[in-house]
Amino acid sequence: MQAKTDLFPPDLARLAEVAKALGHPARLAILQTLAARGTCVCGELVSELPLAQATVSQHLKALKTAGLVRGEVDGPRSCYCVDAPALRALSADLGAFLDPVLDALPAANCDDDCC
Amino acid sequence: MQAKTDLFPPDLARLAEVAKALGHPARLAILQTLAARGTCVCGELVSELPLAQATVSQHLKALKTAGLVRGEVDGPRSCYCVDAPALRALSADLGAFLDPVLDALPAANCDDDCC
DNA sequence: ACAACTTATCGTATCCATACGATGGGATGG
DNA sequence: CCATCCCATCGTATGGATACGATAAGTTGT
Repeated sequence: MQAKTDLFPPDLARLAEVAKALGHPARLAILQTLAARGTCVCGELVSELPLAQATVSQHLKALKTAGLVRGEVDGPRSCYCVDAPALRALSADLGAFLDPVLDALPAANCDDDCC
Repeated sequence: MQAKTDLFPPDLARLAEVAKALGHPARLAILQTLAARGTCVCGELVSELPLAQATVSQHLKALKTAGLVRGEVDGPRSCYCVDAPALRALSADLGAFLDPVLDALPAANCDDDCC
């Protein structure tokens, strides 16, 4: 009784998927740190965040599954970075969703009462 | 053992909260429909969506809690509309989050291997 | 080989999210 | 009033998310 996301248009489903990946402050913080440093070893993220190592690893996996970060093994460490094209695509997709919505608003206003 | 969102900066927590609200295709579809029509009665949304009435009501509540839509009772119906200022703020906040991240990327590139 | 270190994954506990049928309460119209 | 309609909420079921400790699996330096 779950996951009716296939009953919706695929673009909405995809956007929702990415939005969900952004839906936790830890994952936003990870993205910020990765962007600031360009590249980051897992342990650095763990020391930046108020979370246990296992939890950080889980959040990284979520971001990787959503396609927002990429990771590779560098000797004994794991090295992560933002997937720049994906993040640009995200920005574009959000714009494509929000802009028509915002454009429609001034015309169909409801500022004090809707009906 | 949950909800460590208070261990993060409030702006990240807030943005994550809104992103979470966008993290379901039904809620994205609701926002689109509301924006297109300007105003919408609950029943209209129910017939647009492949979901039961109770479920739609729940999604509307989530959007209202996140501050993205507003609703008022109009006689026997419930009338919803997008909260335009909130959506504009969301757009701005997303930009404030993504733009620095995207700006940092070209310099700190990792396009084929990170390390 | 071995000790030390780093990280992913497993196991587990708890809470949140999603979904629906059923119920209830308010409003309208006869 | 009373039947009807509309919707929020309750109850409930199930699956996902979040968190952590413990463990395993890989590397590196000795």
